[in-house]
Amino acid sequence: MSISEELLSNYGLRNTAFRKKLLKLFQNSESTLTVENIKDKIGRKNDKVTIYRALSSFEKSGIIHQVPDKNNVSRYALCTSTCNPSNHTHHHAHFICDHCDNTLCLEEIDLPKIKTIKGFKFKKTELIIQGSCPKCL
Amino acid sequence: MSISEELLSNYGLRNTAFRKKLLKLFQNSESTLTVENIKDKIGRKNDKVTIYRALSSFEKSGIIHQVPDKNNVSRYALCTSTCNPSNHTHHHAHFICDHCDNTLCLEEIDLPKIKTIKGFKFKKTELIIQGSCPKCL
DNA sequence: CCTGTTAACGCAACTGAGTTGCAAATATAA
DNA sequence: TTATATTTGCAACTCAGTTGCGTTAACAGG
Repeated sequence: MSISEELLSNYGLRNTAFRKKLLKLFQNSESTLTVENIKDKIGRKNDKVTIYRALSSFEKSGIIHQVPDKNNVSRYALCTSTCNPSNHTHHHAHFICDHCDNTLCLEEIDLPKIKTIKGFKFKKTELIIQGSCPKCL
Repeated sequence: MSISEELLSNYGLRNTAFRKKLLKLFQNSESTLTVENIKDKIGRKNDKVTIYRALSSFEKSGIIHQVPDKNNVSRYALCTSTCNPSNHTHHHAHFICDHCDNTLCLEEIDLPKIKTIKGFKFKKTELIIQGSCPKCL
């Protein structure tokens, strides 16, 4: 049983050819993936609905996380820490390149500790940094 | 000349009835506004294209800024500091309520200073906090 | 190894945010 | 008052993402 197969069955997901391929794609990607990226790399044989549903079930399980993006398009990346359906928080920042839209997780940069404001309850923090990536600099 | 009229002409924008109304709406709003919010409050007489174009020209001028949102819908809020077309940065965090989607600027929370990572150039930072707002707590 | 159950897939049709092109209206400067 | 450039409104479009539904296939229990 491969790592991706094990990961899938650990989360109660079925080992279909498509989902194994999708998971491997994430494992081999350095930056985040959009649905378009996935279509390009996996081939156009699979319907977009299948991709969307696989992504949302991966996300619910805690295998991948949604990464913020400036263009109203969703991006996804593998969770590095051990996430699960009930605990799905990430303690790293995300970087978006202004030029090539390349978007990646910056594990090196921790999220700041925020003091709660009276009347609010803070649950999750997201730190997004925009600028130029090494390729575009 | 009212404050909103002055603001518009300062930025080289025309004092049309619609734009004055839109600007006043922002000035009287505590939280951020989506295009839907604007339609609701201004009435459905104006075309959505007009709203989108006004928003984007306000944003370019530095009158309002785009506020991140989780649902792939744009939100806008008045700039508090003196922004202009060439300098449009904000040093506050943004808060999104998980329950009612209410989204607001948290002037009390400054953005953290981030050390640049080798190979990157950082230009802009966005800090988004999710949780429960006073109304939903 | 079979078989029933349930997850996953694929297609078509839809929704909703935002955009583009163009002609008509109107604010402003000369 | 008029010329010009901005703004408006309409129609038609694009593109991401969703929903419904019938079919296929994974896998657990016998």
